[in-house]
Amino acid sequence: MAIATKKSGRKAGQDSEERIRARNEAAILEAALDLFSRKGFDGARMAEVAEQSGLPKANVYYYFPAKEDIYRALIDRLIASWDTALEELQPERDPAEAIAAYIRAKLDYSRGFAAQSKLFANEILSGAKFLDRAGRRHVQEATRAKARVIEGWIADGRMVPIDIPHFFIMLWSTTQFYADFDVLACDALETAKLTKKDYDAAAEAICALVLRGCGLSPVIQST
Amino acid sequence: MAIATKKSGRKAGQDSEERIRARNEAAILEAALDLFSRKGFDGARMAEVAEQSGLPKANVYYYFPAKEDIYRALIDRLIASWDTALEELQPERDPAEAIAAYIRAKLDYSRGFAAQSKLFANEILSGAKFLDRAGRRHVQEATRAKARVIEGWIADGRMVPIDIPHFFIMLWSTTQFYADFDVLACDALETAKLTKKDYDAAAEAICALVLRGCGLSPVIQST
DNA sequence: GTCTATATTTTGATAGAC
DNA sequence: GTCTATCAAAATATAGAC
Repeated sequence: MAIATKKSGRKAGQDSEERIRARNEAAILEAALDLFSRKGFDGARMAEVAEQSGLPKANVYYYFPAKEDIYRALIDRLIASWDTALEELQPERDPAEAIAAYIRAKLDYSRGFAAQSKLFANEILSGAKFLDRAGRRHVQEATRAKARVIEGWIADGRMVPIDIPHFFIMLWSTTQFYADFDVLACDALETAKLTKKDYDAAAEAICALVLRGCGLSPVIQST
Repeated sequence: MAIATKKSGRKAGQDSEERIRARNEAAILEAALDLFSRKGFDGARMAEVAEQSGLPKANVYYYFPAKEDIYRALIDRLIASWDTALEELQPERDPAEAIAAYIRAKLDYSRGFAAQSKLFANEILSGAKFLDRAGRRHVQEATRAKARVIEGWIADGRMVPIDIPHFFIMLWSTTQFYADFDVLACDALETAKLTKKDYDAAAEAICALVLRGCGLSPVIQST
């Protein structure tokens, strides 16, 4: 049976089969992201994914042949957004301003995409068995490129010499902490739930310490 | 049947029932720590725990009535060691020296007790459902007490004013990162496995940045 | 593409002999 | 205290009608 050229026979306004597919896949991925990020791969149940995406379980399997396929699809998406914040580190920018912008961008990601962040943390913590070589190399290359930017700033005497890989680790760990270990952050900040104010305070505190630590004076917050 | 006073009738050298119990429980907890830390609560299988501890599965259930009991026993142990490093922060010490010692103690813990660290990370990431109020309050109180030490240093003009809760978060996240997200750390440092040298470099880099960030000059490494 | 009913496998937990 | 055989409850995945 010819299934390839079916779409063109549809009227506008009516849901084409591709639109249905897109919508259902999106609903499944959204539900799965929430569940996997909160309960991990093994803890999340396919029945829950189905319920939360508003589809019968069999339909979920119609779109994704196995639980693992949903998880993989989510992991693949993560890689794309992981290094977005790195774009802030442009060689022609003022180092203090660029690093501060990077820290704020990472914290914005933590706050706005906490589920993605947790999913990523879970995957890494479990040994990164699904994050393939390609994805990890991508992260590695992106980081290496930006390490050269910082090297340049140091060579130009615009900031104190630092250990760049460990510097990146400090920034990653600190900014991700608020999303991944929000429970601990809440305890430390003596609050029930992290608010925008808490994230702003975090940005200020991290920028202050890091910039001073790099021999750069703190800049005024831009937003 | 009187089971209470059975132990005293044994000869020395022979395994008493209590020694057997102690040995088996230890074997189970050791295996469980390894498995739970790598695979999480749901990912670890009781059959694996049994195999890895060298006991038949039924014996594991003889000592621990349920999977959850093993997990709880491990979590309870964690709390005890969590705040050990905080002891380095004594008010009469030199702030730079004390903070550097704290960072090194935390990194030593990361390196020497990576499984415990990962188990803790996994538990927090999953919403801290087993870590009870008592445990969390314990951590909170210990941290609060040490926050006052730092407050004192700031009041005495011995270090620049900083946001103390966020400062603790920075130290926790950075030092734990090497144990919890070792896969990422390896990628960043372009190595296959973290060595003592890597941890020493981490200590140096973190101390340099943090101490300078606090307005304290770096101290010479003590070990 | 949708959905009910069901198959299959896994796995936490137990019975009961030694 | 030890251990084999087994249960019962999930949970992943599929069959097959619509």
